[in-house]
Amino acid sequence: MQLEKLYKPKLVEEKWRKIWEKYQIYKYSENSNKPVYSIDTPPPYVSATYLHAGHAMSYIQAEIIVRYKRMQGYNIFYPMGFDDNGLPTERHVEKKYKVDKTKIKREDFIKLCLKETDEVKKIYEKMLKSLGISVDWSLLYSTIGKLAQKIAQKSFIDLYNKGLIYQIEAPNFWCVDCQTALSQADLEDKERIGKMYYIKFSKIDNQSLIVATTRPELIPACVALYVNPDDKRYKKFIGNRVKTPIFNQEVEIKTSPDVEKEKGTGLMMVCTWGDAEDVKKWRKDKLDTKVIIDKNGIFNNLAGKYKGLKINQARKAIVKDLHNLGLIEKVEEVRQAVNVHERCGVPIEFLSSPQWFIKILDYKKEFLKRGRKLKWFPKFMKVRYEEWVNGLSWDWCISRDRYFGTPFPVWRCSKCGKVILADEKELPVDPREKSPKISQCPVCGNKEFIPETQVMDTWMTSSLTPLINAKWKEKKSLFKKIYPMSLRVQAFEIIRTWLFYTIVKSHFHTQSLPWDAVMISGWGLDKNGKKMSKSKGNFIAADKIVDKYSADGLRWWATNSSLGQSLRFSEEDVKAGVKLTNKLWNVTRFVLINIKNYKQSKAVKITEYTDKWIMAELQETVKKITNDFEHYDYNKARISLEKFFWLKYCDNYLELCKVRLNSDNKQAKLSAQFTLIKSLNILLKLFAPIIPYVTEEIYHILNNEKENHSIHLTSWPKVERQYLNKEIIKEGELLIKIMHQIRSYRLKKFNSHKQPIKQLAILTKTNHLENFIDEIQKIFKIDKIFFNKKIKGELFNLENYNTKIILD
RNA sequence: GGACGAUUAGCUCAGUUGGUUAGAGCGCUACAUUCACAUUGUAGAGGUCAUAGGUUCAAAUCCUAUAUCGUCCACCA
Repeated sequence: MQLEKLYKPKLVEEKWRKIWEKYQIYKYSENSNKPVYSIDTPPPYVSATYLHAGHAMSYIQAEIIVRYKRMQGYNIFYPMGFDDNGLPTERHVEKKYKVDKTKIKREDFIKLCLKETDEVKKIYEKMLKSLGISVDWSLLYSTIGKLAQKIAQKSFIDLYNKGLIYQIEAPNFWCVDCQTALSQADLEDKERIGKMYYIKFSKIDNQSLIVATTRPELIPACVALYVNPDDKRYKKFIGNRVKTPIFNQEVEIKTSPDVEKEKGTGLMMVCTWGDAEDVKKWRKDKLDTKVIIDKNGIFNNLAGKYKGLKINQARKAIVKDLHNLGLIEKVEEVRQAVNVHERCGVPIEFLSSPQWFIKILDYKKEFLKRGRKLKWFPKFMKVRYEEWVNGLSWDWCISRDRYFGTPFPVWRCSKCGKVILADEKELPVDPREKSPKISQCPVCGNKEFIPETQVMDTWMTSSLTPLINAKWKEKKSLFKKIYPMSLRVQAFEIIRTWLFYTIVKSHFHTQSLPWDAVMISGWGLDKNGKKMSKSKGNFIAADKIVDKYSADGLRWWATNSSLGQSLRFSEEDVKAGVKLTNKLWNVTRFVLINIKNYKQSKAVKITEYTDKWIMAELQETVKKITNDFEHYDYNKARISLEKFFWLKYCDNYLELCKVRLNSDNKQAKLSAQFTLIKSLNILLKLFAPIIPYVTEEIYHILNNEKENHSIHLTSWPKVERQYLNKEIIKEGELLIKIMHQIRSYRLKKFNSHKQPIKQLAILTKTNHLENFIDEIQKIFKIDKIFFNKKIKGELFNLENYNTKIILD
């Protein structure tokens, strides 16, 4: 077969994408006896709509391991999902179609969400496929899909029955922009320059006290002032009553050791509820409740003349009035970190509303224990998990006041408030559209029920991906085979959410870990080391890179750093990957040209020393790379492979080989041909997990394989002990060193690559070097070679090898 | 303020339990095109391993500080 000089990745990759799909080579086989290896992959948010090189890096790093496992003989269960559920999707649709969820019919809004997610899914699937991600697309799930909803509702019912879920009306994190309650994990810090206002409060006896606050708009919600009990300045005022400015409401001066004397004036204003600290004091000291902000972030009746204003407007208005009254002593600029909602960036408020919670605070110890049992790759990522668990201070709020999510399978009796759960058989259920199966309340006999209208937090569903994949309580045979899953793959920023919540769920539902091991990737960054983002314009679209270069090239780049480390995008490194594929291509051309009349037969054996050498090196490489992949270390594997391929195989072995391929010595030639075919086949397999397209193409050409036989379904090379030989490897190293020295000498002395060498003397104790001499002599056109005999010429000391050579 | 990671050649990154002269790719310089490959080959230049101390016969590697970058958490009056 004739190959063109240039490898054409575009055509080849497109071709194999189609063939792989046609024969479904990545399909999980239900009836196989092979051990199962199952992977829990991140379901992308459809709101993202694009895959950038950073995402691609994360997917690829894990996928390489999956390909390796497949070749190791595992029955791979590799599903893909989409997180098309909940708040992120709603916000995305609201923005894209400029709709207001309060002004559009609920059904119409949901339809819009579904339409959008369907479109985005197609884009995603295409992008992931083009990267060569070997997912079994028949295992696709979606978090808004029926199965996921059903399992999420089952999860709720199971937890409720176990007493792990409660509903309570209490102050919670609230986003006034998204108009929903949030959980601790939804928050993010944002630094900003704020203003600290020093405001005069007056005591009953008209003496004034200065209170420092960054939120003067909360004065109408002020319910107490606090000082540190040891603060000498204020000791005498403890228990006194003070009037708030403008509103003239009386509040008491109370004490708390949490108040820092140095902050502000040492006098702290406590409101309903400015921050978590306020909530804490409100609970502990049973303070009054003066809620002035409603769900939209608009001031209500209690705010008096500021009623109807938004938070920012109210702040301006109050500050202006305070100024006019001469009640502001001074204003300072301060850097402050504000808790904002990570999806919209709007500062969170505390608002009281009935919300559902899962008890997690009582189980921190158990979660830590589970964390310690999990195999972490890389290890240091475990610390991030433990930090998060230790720092938890709120139970998990799982209800959201939104539309597009899994409904709670819950009604309440309109009279006595008894909670009525849906029957497991009728799941998934939307209580707004159906009545409960029972016709009257088991407690009071009332016949009217109120459906729960909130929906679940999106993590409530995505925390169940292992159970959704395993069809928990739906398909026992499957569950038994794939659960707990073998591997979770994700990036580090969602340890506190996805990883943590998944452990929570599995702990409660199945009393086990959800997976055996977790692989955590770093971030792919732009060339300046910044996180890629579309809005900042440093967004490198993965499909564009695949289009410009190749998927194999991009995959090669993704192996450039070790697991868990961040990696800057470098177009040059993608090019290096393309270069590698081309080199592999040309090696194949070389092999094909030189095996033209070769016929495979059992009689052919490796008899020549150079062939034995490269086989020994190759076997060592197989050993090393197998070990690296077993430790999820694609980066080390790639480095070993690259070194062997370029430095030993191409630069030296193939050159040495040429001499015999052109010679009349039949056996010497046969040995080389046999070695070439064998070694190239092994090499292809070693490269296959990293660069699946080019290896597939070459494997087929080289072996004349049928279309439906994929290299990715062949077995991983085993170490063949008969070829292992440490001594010969050592001699090979020396050989390379000698050849290098000759080339260097020749170029320096004659400024030419072609100048023949008159004489070479090798002074060494190494025994078998003369086995290589024939080839060296021909390559360098050396007249005479001497062993352990001094000649006239230039001497070079090869120190590490206890060898000297003399060149003339 | 606490935690984790990073800091190695012009750039992107490796560097196993401390062990000769610290590596690769890209880029750069010189030479080479009848050769499987110019998406090439050969040779070469290029590093005080962030800084300062310490442990050791021996430190990029271990310890203690410091600096810078990234991330997470805490603080939020």
